[in-house]
Amino acid sequence: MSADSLPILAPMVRKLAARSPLGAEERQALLDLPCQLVNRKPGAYLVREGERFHHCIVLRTGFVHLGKTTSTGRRQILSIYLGGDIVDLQSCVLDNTTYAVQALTNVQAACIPHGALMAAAQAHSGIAMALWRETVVDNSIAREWIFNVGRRTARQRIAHLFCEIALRQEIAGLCAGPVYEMPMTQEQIGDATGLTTVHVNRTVQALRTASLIQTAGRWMTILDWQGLKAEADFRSDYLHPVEVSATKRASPAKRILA
Amino acid sequence: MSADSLPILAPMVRKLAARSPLGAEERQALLDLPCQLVNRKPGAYLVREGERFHHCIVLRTGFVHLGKTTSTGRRQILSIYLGGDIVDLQSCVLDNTTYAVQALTNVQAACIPHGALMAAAQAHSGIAMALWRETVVDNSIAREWIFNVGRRTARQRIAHLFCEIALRQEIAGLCAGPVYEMPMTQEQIGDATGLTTVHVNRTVQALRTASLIQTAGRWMTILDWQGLKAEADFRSDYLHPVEVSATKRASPAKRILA
DNA sequence: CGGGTCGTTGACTCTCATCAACCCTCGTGG
DNA sequence: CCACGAGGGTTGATGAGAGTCAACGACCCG
Repeated sequence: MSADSLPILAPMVRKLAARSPLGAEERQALLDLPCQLVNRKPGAYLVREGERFHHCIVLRTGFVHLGKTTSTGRRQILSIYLGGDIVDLQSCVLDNTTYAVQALTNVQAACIPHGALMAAAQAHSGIAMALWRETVVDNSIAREWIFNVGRRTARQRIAHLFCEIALRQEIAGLCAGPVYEMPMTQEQIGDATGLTTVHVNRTVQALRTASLIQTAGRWMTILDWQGLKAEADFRSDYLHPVEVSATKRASPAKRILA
Repeated sequence: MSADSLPILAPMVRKLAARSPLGAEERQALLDLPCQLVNRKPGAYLVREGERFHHCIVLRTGFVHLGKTTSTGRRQILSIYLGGDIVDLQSCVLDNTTYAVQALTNVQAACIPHGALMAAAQAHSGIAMALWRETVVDNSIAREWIFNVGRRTARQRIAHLFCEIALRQEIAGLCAGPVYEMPMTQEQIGDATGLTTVHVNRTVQALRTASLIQTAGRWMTILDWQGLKAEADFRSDYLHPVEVSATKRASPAKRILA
């Protein structure tokens, strides 16, 4: 299989390079980072809240989320990551973890020791800048989530989440057609949007009857992208989108969402 | 006045150095950064949404917030900053601004050209790490805010905001006694917590009658820190708190909140 | 003295939470 | 092959928390 012949960290390097200029030497340094593959099943923890974990997690396949729980047991999902993303970048520079990382789907991830990554960042300023830049994009997404749960209706929040997940998959070159993987249960959608399962259910039904989306198991079709975007007040600029697949595909990427 | 004899950027350097190891040379490089002082009145913009701004903003005195507005005009405050904080660090590494920076109070700030700051970061890996680390702390705070608006009641949200503002002032060494500056109007508190002015008003009253806080104009006294913390489910670890004033004060800092 | 900003209050509405079932599908084991 | 249980989705009834609208009061400043 061609995927196996590629270096493990190639997708990560491609993603970083899409946003940041990296010299050949810097790319190689990243590809040469030591790492260890791990597999997780849905629901399994990669990092627990408060745990000290001395590795960065680079996702190869699947989806994970980052979440936190109140003392009374209410859960909030703070962000989600998909293939190629660096999940736990913050742990490199701060030692105490204030949230948990959990698999949403079956997941394969590479764990890079902090020391190795930090050494690479110290040796190559281009790498340091690239990692910093990823952190800033993460930040931008987190802020949009504040906005989402703070000032939008249930319908808008859910529509917005769907837009984000679809567009991020498309940008990362992870989906072929107009069908997107929706890796979350309705309960998890509620945890991400600050709503209850019941209300998520009714709202998703409303989006379906409005012919905006169509769902089949974990797969979702966006029937009316412009309509969904309009409902959600979705503006993609906060994702600071850059086509990752451009370096991979011979032909220009066929984007469906715009 | 002794404040004027200090280099303009000294508070920023002290704040960075509290969390990150910085050599003497690196500190000096930061202090030597070119900058330009600006003053703003409450409500004035420092950066507008979508504007390209080629300077980082380092706050000297006063409070600012970072905010965003829906197409229908609903505002959400995404984070607030106080004296010594670097406000617009993200703009160094990403060119398009997705939110506005506005003064909450009278503000004095120093603007550092991106180029100069980036050059310092490239030349000194310690500076690059320190800036990255600040971005990560920012990120951690943003995630706590998602949690706050997503999963807490009005009373908890507001109590949590009060805890954060008080503790951040105390950590930065900005307040002398048990009285804290509360730089936001009730409308702005609503914008930060995803609530309406009216509801904020009633909730603040409830906190007052519960003898948790006391307010007088822009000044707030926390009467029962443990009680307020408990109400808010406030855990300070997300701020990654480090005493800034320790390097400044001869005697150990007198912390009131813990 | 007027005008603006900010805080306060009351009455009413509506979104969303809560509680409690029930259904369907799928994987597992007897 | 069927029984069983678990997870996820669906439904209905009810209620609470927060929004909306509208007005008024307190205070500051020119």
